[in-house]
Amino acid sequence: MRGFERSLPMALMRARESVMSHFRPILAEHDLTEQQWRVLRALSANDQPCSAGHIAEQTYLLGPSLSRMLTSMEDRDLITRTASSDDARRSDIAISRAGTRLVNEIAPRSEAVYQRISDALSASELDQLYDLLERTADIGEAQS
Amino acid sequence: MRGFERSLPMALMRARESVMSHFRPILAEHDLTEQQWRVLRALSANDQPCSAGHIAEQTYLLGPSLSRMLTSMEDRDLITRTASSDDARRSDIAISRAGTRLVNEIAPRSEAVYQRISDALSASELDQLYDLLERTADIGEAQS
DNA sequence: TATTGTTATACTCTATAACTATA
DNA sequence: TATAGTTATAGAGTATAACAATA
Repeated sequence: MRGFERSLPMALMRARESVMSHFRPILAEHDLTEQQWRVLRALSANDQPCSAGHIAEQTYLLGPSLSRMLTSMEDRDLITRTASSDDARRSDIAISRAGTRLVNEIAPRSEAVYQRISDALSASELDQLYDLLERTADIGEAQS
Repeated sequence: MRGFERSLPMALMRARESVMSHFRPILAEHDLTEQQWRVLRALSANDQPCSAGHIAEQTYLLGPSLSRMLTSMEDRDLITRTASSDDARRSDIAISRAGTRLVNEIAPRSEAVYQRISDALSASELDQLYDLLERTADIGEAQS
């Protein structure tokens, strides 16, 4: 079998761990888990409020996990949930003003981490990395 | 702030999730968690028995998590633990014959997943991906 | 009858601290 | 006194199934 260094999931994990190890302390300062941050980022990227299902897809969280997280994030006033007008099963979820403030507070520290990455990888290499990662993510999308 | 598509941790996660989504069912068939598989892979890559600390480093698992996992994997006869001769605090951990058999059973299915990746990425692109991932993993290694 | 989201439940892993044995 | 590993404990996320409300 391929060596451990030639395991793509491990290589992806190592890279992610390395980046996140610089970022996790920042999140911890603000009492955010990685997963909560993913939700906040997803919501702040969307200009439109969206459904729980949509967030689950974007963030790779399961429905039940997300459901509990949304409750606690609503309690912390980081997000808002309002009944959807056209489908009463859904609720429109959006980032709150406080949530946006938190994202803006963290953003510059995040950029500092990206600065470190930019020291190691040129702009075109970073582009290339994103491209290769996207194409890896698309494997098996056509079939099944 | 950068869009969600331009988040490197998310791009890494998407790629990893995509690969693992093809692989997780195979592990589930053999009652292995992702983390247990990481330990098995690490041990099967090492020809020498090694310490728990070394495995923890290689697999990105915390000591306490690994400790419990090793106990259950020893109960399942997937690994062996023998007292180290030169340092009584350590134990030498190695993959068992049954563990090796399990790895060999899973290996061809793993290769099938790599075949899919090879359909999407050329050999040189895959090399390039590994290189970029490794350089990303090395950020901040020099300082601190 | 299918879908959206929540609740229930069991299990695994994370994370930190405290502890034991050894160096 | 420091290190390797285990145990203790609390908490968060994963995963599946069951359920409610709505479509």
